[in-house]
Amino acid sequence: MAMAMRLPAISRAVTEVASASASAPVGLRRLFCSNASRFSFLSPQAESQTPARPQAEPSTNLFVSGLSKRTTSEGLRTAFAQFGEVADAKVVTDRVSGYSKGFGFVRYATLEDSAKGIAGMDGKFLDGWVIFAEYARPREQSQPYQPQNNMSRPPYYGNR
DNA sequence: AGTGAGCGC
Repeated sequence: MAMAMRLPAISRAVTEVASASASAPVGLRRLFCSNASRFSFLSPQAESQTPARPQAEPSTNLFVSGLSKRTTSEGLRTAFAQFGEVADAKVVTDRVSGYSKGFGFVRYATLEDSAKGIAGMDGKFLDGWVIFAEYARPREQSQPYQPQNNMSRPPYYGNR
């Protein structure tokens, strides 16, 4: 039958999409795996073949990307405040130009609020751009000087 | 930059 011939093709296509999304860059994976557009019709095989994407564990702090360059910290706070108490909102900007880097961070007062913030804002439009809200990875604390463990040998500047 | 994936000083 025609359907009997088509079903495997469809299943294969879906599997290919799933594997492609698994190996694609993070930004591209979001097209398939973001909370706003997660595919729910994948077979259990396809689901199990899709490796767990690097996702930070729940936090009050959110990483928000896909922002319009015109979105400001105040606009970020206002948008996310609809879903909980925002303790801090910051659009990361270039230090010299002051230009937005297109992403930022939103810290909620509680874990419950941050979860509602993701549910409410991930995949939604803000200033004309589809934004992505996810739990922020714990920030790498800047250590003033981190010896590379090469201190046992004096530096070699050439000239023997 | 007319930048468009990313994890801040």
